[in-house]
Amino acid sequence: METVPLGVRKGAWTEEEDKLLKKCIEKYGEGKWYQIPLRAGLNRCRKSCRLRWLNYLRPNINRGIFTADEVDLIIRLHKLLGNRWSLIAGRLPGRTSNDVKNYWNTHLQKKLISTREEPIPKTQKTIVPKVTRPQPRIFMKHQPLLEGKTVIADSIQPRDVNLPKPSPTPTPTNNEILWWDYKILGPEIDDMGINWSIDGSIFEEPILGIQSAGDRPLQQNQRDWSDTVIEDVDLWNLLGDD
DNA sequence: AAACCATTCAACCGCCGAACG
DNA sequence: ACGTTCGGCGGTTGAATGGTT
Repeated sequence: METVPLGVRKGAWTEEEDKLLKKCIEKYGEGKWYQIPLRAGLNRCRKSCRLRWLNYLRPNINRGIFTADEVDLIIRLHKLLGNRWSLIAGRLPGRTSNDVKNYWNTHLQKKLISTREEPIPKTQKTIVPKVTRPQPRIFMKHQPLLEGKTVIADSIQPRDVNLPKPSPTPTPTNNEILWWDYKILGPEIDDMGINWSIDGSIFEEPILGIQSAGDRPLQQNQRDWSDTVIEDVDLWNLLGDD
């Protein structure tokens, strides 16, 4: 069983703790969270360290107010994905899942309930999704993201997505996210400040299925998202209702 | 000025799946 | 097959802050 060391600090982080954590992660990198408290000399549990880093200390976090475009995107993605905050946040550059969740709970939930019978106000620039349903297709083997993965085409079964039950679905990498963003939202995601040339490789065509065959562990920041693919594919039906 | 109420959001909690021995 | 550890997730809490009376 997982145990939390006795006497670990809880509550708000001090500036000193932030410095130690930041320094440690800059030195050793993200990951190996169980080693971070020791390495950083922090009397905190690994989860607390991870959360502090991801939600507050990580560079490029956007702590500004949510723009109309972001709000619009959150609403649409929530309709699509349910309370899968990490997936939604993954499509909002600089936003954390905690931020998105908090924003939803404090701002949007009430708003949507109160306007349940009314359409979303059109005062904001509304992004109309151009829905392109994925066609059966396999990945090109040479894609860096697929190295070491076995591509299978016939093992994908439709799943019920009517219940957006939270599940620890692997989240896609930047390129994977961008690919789906492109397919879901079309070119307007450029308005969100997304840089399409992070490393220059964008998938050209949809996927039917990928399986992480366990040939090789996924690299840091490289996740198996075959589950996401399956669910997203099913979600096209929901999108079609718009 | 003080008391009360509402809102926000950082942080904790408990659970899950993957990996590993 | 089973138990343990780890990373990750969504739900929830509670302190801090702001607004109202």
